[in-house]
Amino acid sequence: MNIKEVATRAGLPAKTIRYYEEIGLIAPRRQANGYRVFAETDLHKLAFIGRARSLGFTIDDCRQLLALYDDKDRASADVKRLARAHLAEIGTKIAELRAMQRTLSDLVAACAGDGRPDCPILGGLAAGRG
Amino acid sequence: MNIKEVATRAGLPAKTIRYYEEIGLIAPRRQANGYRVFAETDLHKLAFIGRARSLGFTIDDCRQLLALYDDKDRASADVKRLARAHLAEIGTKIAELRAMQRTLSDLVAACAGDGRPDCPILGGLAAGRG
DNA sequence: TATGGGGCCTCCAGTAACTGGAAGGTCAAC
DNA sequence: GTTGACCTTCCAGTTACTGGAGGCCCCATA
Repeated sequence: MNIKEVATRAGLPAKTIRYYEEIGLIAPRRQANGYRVFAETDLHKLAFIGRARSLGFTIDDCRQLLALYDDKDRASADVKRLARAHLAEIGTKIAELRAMQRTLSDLVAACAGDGRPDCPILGGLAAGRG
Repeated sequence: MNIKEVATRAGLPAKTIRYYEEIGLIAPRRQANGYRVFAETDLHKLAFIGRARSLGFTIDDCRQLLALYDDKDRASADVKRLARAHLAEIGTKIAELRAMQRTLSDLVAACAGDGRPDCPILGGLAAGRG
Protein backbone atom coordinates (compact mmCIF):
# COMPACT_ATOMS: atom_id res chain seq x y z
CA MET A 1 0.00 0.00 0.00
CA ASN A 2 1.09 3.59 -0.58
CA ILE A 3 1.95 6.13 2.08
CA LYS A 4 -1.40 7.83 2.06
CA GLU A 5 -3.29 4.65 2.71
CA VAL A 6 -1.01 3.53 5.49
CA ALA A 7 -1.18 7.03 6.96
CA THR A 8 -4.96 6.90 7.04
CA ARG A 9 -5.07 3.41 8.47
CA ALA A 10 -2.40 4.05 11.08
CA GLY A 11 -3.83 7.45 11.95
CA LEU A 12 -0.52 9.24 11.42
CA PRO A 13 0.44 12.04 9.00
CA ALA A 14 2.40 10.87 5.94
CA LYS A 15 5.14 13.28 6.89
CA THR A 16 5.53 11.63 10.26
CA ILE A 17 5.78 8.23 8.61
CA ARG A 18 8.57 9.43 6.33
CA TYR A 19 10.28 10.78 9.42
CA TYR A 20 9.92 7.42 11.16
CA GLU A 21 11.58 5.78 8.20
CA GLU A 22 14.36 8.36 8.28
CA ILE A 23 15.16 7.58 11.91
CA GLY A 24 15.00 3.87 11.25
CA LEU A 25 11.83 2.84 13.06
CA ILE A 26 10.44 1.27 9.90
CA ALA A 27 11.94 0.25 6.55
CA PRO A 28 9.30 0.01 3.83
CA ARG A 29 10.36 -1.35 0.45
CA ARG A 30 10.38 0.83 -2.66
CA GLN A 31 8.77 0.51 -6.05
CA ALA A 32 10.76 1.10 -9.23
CA ASN A 33 9.46 4.67 -9.32
CA GLY A 34 10.74 5.37 -5.82
CA TYR A 35 7.37 5.19 -4.11
CA ARG A 36 7.33 3.51 -0.70
CA VAL A 37 5.42 0.23 -0.47
CA PHE A 38 4.07 -0.61 2.97
CA ALA A 39 3.37 -4.17 4.05
CA GLU A 40 0.87 -5.14 6.74
CA THR A 41 3.69 -5.51 9.24
CA ASP A 42 4.69 -1.91 8.58
CA LEU A 43 1.14 -0.86 9.27
CA HIS A 44 1.14 -2.82 12.51
CA LYS A 45 4.38 -1.24 13.61
CA LEU A 46 3.14 2.24 12.78
CA ALA A 47 -0.09 1.70 14.70
CA PHE A 48 1.97 0.40 17.58
CA ILE A 49 4.23 3.45 17.55
CA GLY A 50 1.32 5.83 17.26
CA ARG A 51 -0.36 4.24 20.22
CA ALA A 52 2.76 4.21 22.35
CA ARG A 53 3.48 7.85 21.45
CA SER A 54 -0.03 8.87 22.43
CA LEU A 55 0.60 7.21 25.77
CA GLY A 56 3.60 9.44 26.20
CA PHE A 57 6.40 7.01 25.38
CA THR A 58 9.34 8.73 23.72
CA ILE A 59 10.62 7.65 20.32
CA ASP A 60 13.47 5.97 22.09
CA ASP A 61 11.02 4.05 24.26
CA CYS A 62 9.22 3.06 21.07
CA ARG A 63 12.46 1.79 19.60
CA GLN A 64 13.00 -0.41 22.63
CA LEU A 65 9.39 -1.57 22.67
CA LEU A 66 9.54 -2.44 18.98
CA ALA A 67 12.69 -4.45 19.60
CA LEU A 68 10.92 -6.31 22.40
CA TYR A 69 7.88 -6.66 20.17
CA ASP A 70 9.99 -8.22 17.43
CA ASP A 71 11.89 -10.46 19.81
CA LYS A 72 9.82 -13.55 20.42
CA ASP A 73 12.14 -14.69 23.20
CA ARG A 74 12.13 -11.61 25.41
CA ALA A 75 10.59 -11.92 28.85
CA SER A 76 7.41 -10.02 29.64
CA ALA A 77 9.31 -8.67 32.65
CA ASP A 78 11.43 -6.54 30.29
CA VAL A 79 8.36 -4.90 28.86
CA LYS A 80 6.83 -4.46 32.28
CA ARG A 81 9.96 -2.73 33.54
CA LEU A 82 9.80 -0.21 30.69
CA ALA A 83 6.11 0.40 31.26
CA ARG A 84 6.59 0.80 35.02
CA ALA A 85 9.39 3.32 34.56
CA HIS A 86 7.15 5.29 32.26
CA LEU A 87 4.28 5.05 34.72
CA ALA A 88 6.51 6.52 37.41
CA GLU A 89 7.39 9.44 35.11
CA ILE A 90 3.73 10.05 34.45
CA GLY A 91 3.08 10.09 38.19
CA THR A 92 5.80 12.68 38.72
CA LYS A 93 4.50 14.87 35.92
CA ILE A 94 0.99 14.77 37.33
CA ALA A 95 2.25 15.73 40.78
CA GLU A 96 4.19 18.66 39.32
CA LEU A 97 1.23 19.86 37.33
CA ARG A 98 -0.99 19.61 40.40
CA ALA A 99 1.43 21.79 42.34
CA MET A 100 1.37 24.37 39.53
CA GLN A 101 -2.39 24.17 39.47
CA ARG A 102 -2.67 24.84 43.21
CA THR A 103 -0.30 27.79 43.16
CA LEU A 104 -1.83 29.35 40.09
CA SER A 105 -5.42 28.94 41.18
CA ASP A 106 -4.60 30.47 44.56
CA LEU A 107 -3.09 33.43 42.76
CA VAL A 108 -6.01 33.70 40.36
CA ALA A 109 -8.46 33.54 43.23
CA ALA A 110 -6.61 36.34 45.03
CA CYS A 111 -6.72 38.62 41.99
CA ALA A 112 -9.58 41.07 41.69
CA GLY A 113 -9.47 40.80 37.91
CA ASP A 114 -10.94 44.23 37.41
CA GLY A 115 -9.74 47.44 35.81
CA ARG A 116 -7.38 48.30 38.66
CA PRO A 117 -3.69 47.57 38.26
CA ASP A 118 -3.24 45.76 41.61
CA CYS A 119 -2.57 42.13 40.83
CA PRO A 120 -1.37 39.49 43.29
CA ILE A 121 -0.57 37.14 40.41
CA LEU A 122 2.36 39.20 39.20
CA GLY A 123 3.43 39.80 42.77
CA GLY A 124 3.24 36.11 43.49
CA LEU A 125 5.30 35.26 40.46
CA ALA A 126 7.87 37.87 41.34
CA ALA A 127 8.17 36.87 44.98
CA GLY A 128 8.08 33.15 44.46
CA ARG A 129 5.22 32.55 46.85
CA GLY A 130 3.18 29.34 46.66
CA MET B 1 26.66 42.16 39.30
CA ASN B 2 28.20 39.58 36.98
CA ILE B 3 26.38 36.74 35.31
CA LYS B 4 27.42 34.11 37.83
CA GLU B 5 26.06 36.07 40.75
CA VAL B 6 22.77 36.86 39.08
CA ALA B 7 22.54 33.22 38.00
CA THR B 8 22.96 32.03 41.56
CA ARG B 9 20.54 34.56 42.96
CA ALA B 10 17.91 33.98 40.27
CA GLY B 11 18.37 30.21 40.40
CA LEU B 12 18.98 29.95 36.66
CA PRO B 13 21.99 28.65 34.70
CA ALA B 14 24.19 31.38 33.25
CA LYS B 15 23.69 29.86 29.83
CA THR B 16 19.95 30.27 30.13
CA ILE B 17 20.39 33.91 31.10
CA ARG B 18 22.53 34.57 28.02
CA TYR B 19 19.82 32.89 25.99
CA TYR B 20 17.17 35.10 27.56
CA GLU B 21 19.20 38.13 26.57
CA GLU B 22 19.55 36.77 23.04
CA ILE B 23 15.78 36.47 22.64
CA GLY B 24 15.23 39.90 24.12
CA LEU B 25 13.67 39.11 27.48
CA ILE B 26 16.33 41.12 29.29
CA ALA B 27 18.91 43.67 28.20
CA PRO B 28 21.77 43.96 30.69
CA ARG B 29 24.36 46.66 30.14
CA ARG B 30 27.97 45.85 29.30
CA GLN B 31 31.26 46.77 30.89
CA ALA B 32 34.17 48.03 28.79
CA ASN B 33 35.57 44.49 28.72
CA GLY B 34 32.35 43.11 27.28
CA TYR B 35 31.13 41.52 30.51
CA ARG B 36 27.42 41.80 31.21
CA VAL B 37 26.40 43.95 34.17
CA PHE B 38 23.11 43.05 35.79
CA ALA B 39 21.06 45.55 37.75
CA GLU B 40 18.59 44.65 40.49
CA THR B 41 15.71 45.04 38.02
CA ASP B 42 17.36 42.44 35.77
CA LEU B 43 17.55 40.10 38.74
CA HIS B 44 13.88 40.69 39.50
CA LYS B 45 12.90 40.00 35.93
CA LEU B 46 14.96 36.83 35.81
CA ALA B 47 13.47 35.56 39.06
CA PHE B 48 10.04 36.38 37.66
CA ILE B 49 10.74 34.47 34.45
CA GLY B 50 12.20 31.51 36.30
CA ARG B 51 9.16 31.32 38.49
CA ALA B 52 6.70 31.63 35.62
CA ARG B 53 8.61 29.01 33.62
CA SER B 54 8.54 26.60 36.54
CA LEU B 55 4.78 27.09 36.63
CA GLY B 56 4.67 26.00 33.02
CA PHE B 57 4.24 29.36 31.29
CA THR B 58 5.91 29.41 27.89
CA ILE B 59 8.58 31.96 27.02
CA ASP B 60 5.95 33.77 25.01
CA ASP B 61 3.66 33.87 28.03
CA CYS B 62 6.59 35.25 29.99
CA ARG B 63 7.09 37.97 27.41
CA GLN B 64 3.47 39.01 27.78
CA LEU B 65 3.58 38.79 31.56
CA LEU B 66 6.74 40.90 31.65
CA ALA B 67 5.06 43.50 29.47
CA LEU B 68 2.10 43.56 31.85
CA TYR B 69 4.53 43.64 34.76
CA ASP B 70 6.28 46.67 33.31
CA ASP B 71 3.05 48.43 32.40
CA LYS B 72 1.80 50.22 35.47
CA ASP B 73 -1.51 51.03 33.83
CA ARG B 74 -2.63 47.55 32.79
CA ALA B 75 -5.71 46.10 34.42
CA SER B 76 -5.35 43.09 36.70
CA ALA B 77 -8.03 41.48 34.52
CA ASP B 78 -5.46 41.15 31.71
CA VAL B 79 -3.13 39.22 33.93
CA LYS B 80 -5.95 37.11 35.29
CA ARG B 81 -7.04 36.17 31.79
CA LEU B 82 -3.57 34.93 30.93
CA ALA B 83 -3.32 32.98 34.16
CA ARG B 84 -6.76 31.45 33.67
CA ALA B 85 -5.96 30.32 30.14
CA HIS B 86 -2.82 28.70 31.44
CA LEU B 87 -4.74 27.07 34.27
CA ALA B 88 -7.11 25.54 31.73
CA GLU B 89 -4.16 24.11 29.79
CA ILE B 90 -2.78 22.61 32.96
CA GLY B 91 -6.15 21.00 33.65
CA THR B 92 -6.20 19.46 30.19
CA LYS B 93 -2.68 18.12 30.55
CA ILE B 94 -3.48 16.55 33.90
CA ALA B 95 -6.57 14.86 32.46
CA GLU B 96 -4.54 13.49 29.55
CA LEU B 97 -1.83 12.19 31.83
CA ARG B 98 -4.42 10.56 34.06
CA ALA B 99 -5.90 8.76 31.06
CA MET B 100 -2.43 7.51 30.11
CA GLN B 101 -1.86 6.46 33.69
CA ARG B 102 -5.06 4.44 33.80
CA THR B 103 -4.40 2.67 30.52
CA LEU B 104 -0.81 1.91 31.33
CA SER B 105 -1.42 0.70 34.84
CA ASP B 106 -4.18 -1.59 33.61
CA LEU B 107 -1.74 -3.04 31.10
CA VAL B 108 1.02 -3.34 33.67
CA ALA B 109 -1.33 -5.05 36.11
CA ALA B 110 -2.35 -7.54 33.43
CA CYS B 111 1.23 -8.47 32.63
CA ALA B 112 2.76 -11.41 34.47
CA GLY B 113 6.17 -9.78 34.34
CA ASP B 114 8.00 -13.04 34.49
CA GLY B 115 10.37 -14.88 32.22
CA ARG B 116 7.66 -15.95 29.79
CA PRO B 117 7.18 -13.98 26.59
CA ASP B 118 3.41 -13.46 26.89
CA CYS B 119 2.81 -9.79 27.51
CA PRO B 120 -0.52 -7.99 27.35
CA ILE B 121 1.25 -4.63 27.37
CA LEU B 122 2.62 -5.07 23.88
CA GLY B 123 -0.67 -6.55 22.75
CA GLY B 124 -2.53 -3.62 24.25
CA LEU B 125 -0.27 -1.15 22.53
CA ALA B 126 -0.64 -2.93 19.22
CA ALA B 127 -4.39 -3.25 19.39
CA GLY B 128 -5.11 0.16 20.79
CA ARG B 129 -7.10 -1.08 23.75
CA GLY B 130 -7.60 1.16 26.76
C1' DT C 1 -2.06 13.97 -27.50
C1' DA C 2 -2.30 17.48 -24.22
C1' DT C 3 -3.43 18.87 -19.80
C1' DG C 4 -5.09 18.96 -15.16
C1' DG C 5 -5.06 17.33 -10.58
C1' DG C 6 -3.64 14.53 -7.28
C1' DG C 7 -0.05 11.81 -5.10
C1' DC C 8 4.60 10.96 -4.46
C1' DC C 9 9.60 12.15 -3.92
C1' DT C 10 13.75 14.76 -1.65
C1' DC C 11 15.81 18.44 0.68
C1' DC C 12 15.93 22.55 3.51
C1' DA C 13 14.49 25.15 7.29
C1' DG C 14 12.04 26.05 11.42
C1' DT C 15 9.77 25.04 15.89
C1' DA C 16 10.66 25.44 21.89
C1' DA C 17 13.82 26.25 25.07
C1' DC C 18 17.58 25.44 26.04
C1' DT C 19 22.37 22.75 26.60
C1' DG C 20 27.14 21.42 25.61
C1' DG C 21 31.45 22.44 23.95
C1' DA C 22 35.30 24.77 21.60
C1' DA C 23 38.26 28.68 21.25
C1' DG C 24 39.77 32.47 23.33
C1' DG C 25 39.87 37.10 26.28
C1' DT C 26 40.10 38.86 31.40
C1' DC C 27 41.00 39.20 36.12
C1' DA C 28 42.66 38.39 40.81
C1' DA C 29 45.76 35.88 43.56
C1' DC C 30 50.02 33.79 44.66
C1' DG D 1 54.28 35.18 35.38
C1' DT D 2 51.40 31.73 35.72
C1' DT D 3 47.63 29.36 37.41
C1' DG D 4 42.57 28.94 37.57
C1' DA D 5 38.18 30.86 37.70
C1' DC D 6 35.27 33.59 35.11
C1' DC D 7 33.76 35.81 31.06
C1' DT D 8 32.87 36.15 25.90
C1' DT D 9 31.04 34.40 21.17
C1' DC D 10 29.71 31.02 18.00
C1' DC D 11 28.34 26.48 16.44
C1' DA D 12 25.95 22.31 16.91
C1' DG D 13 22.72 19.22 19.00
C1' DT D 14 18.52 17.99 21.46
C1' DT D 15 12.92 16.05 20.60
C1' DA D 16 9.66 14.92 17.43
C1' DC D 17 8.06 16.52 14.17
C1' DT D 18 5.97 20.23 10.55
C1' DG D 19 5.84 23.31 6.50
C1' DG D 20 7.17 24.44 2.10
C1' DA D 21 9.69 24.48 -2.40
C1' DG D 22 10.66 22.20 -6.47
C1' DG D 23 9.93 18.51 -9.20
C1' DC D 24 8.54 13.50 -10.82
C1' DC D 25 4.67 10.19 -11.70
C1' DC D 26 0.21 8.49 -12.85
C1' DC D 27 -4.47 8.47 -14.37
C1' DA D 28 -8.42 10.38 -16.48
C1' DT D 29 -10.59 13.31 -19.47
C1' DA D 30 -11.08 16.49 -23.61
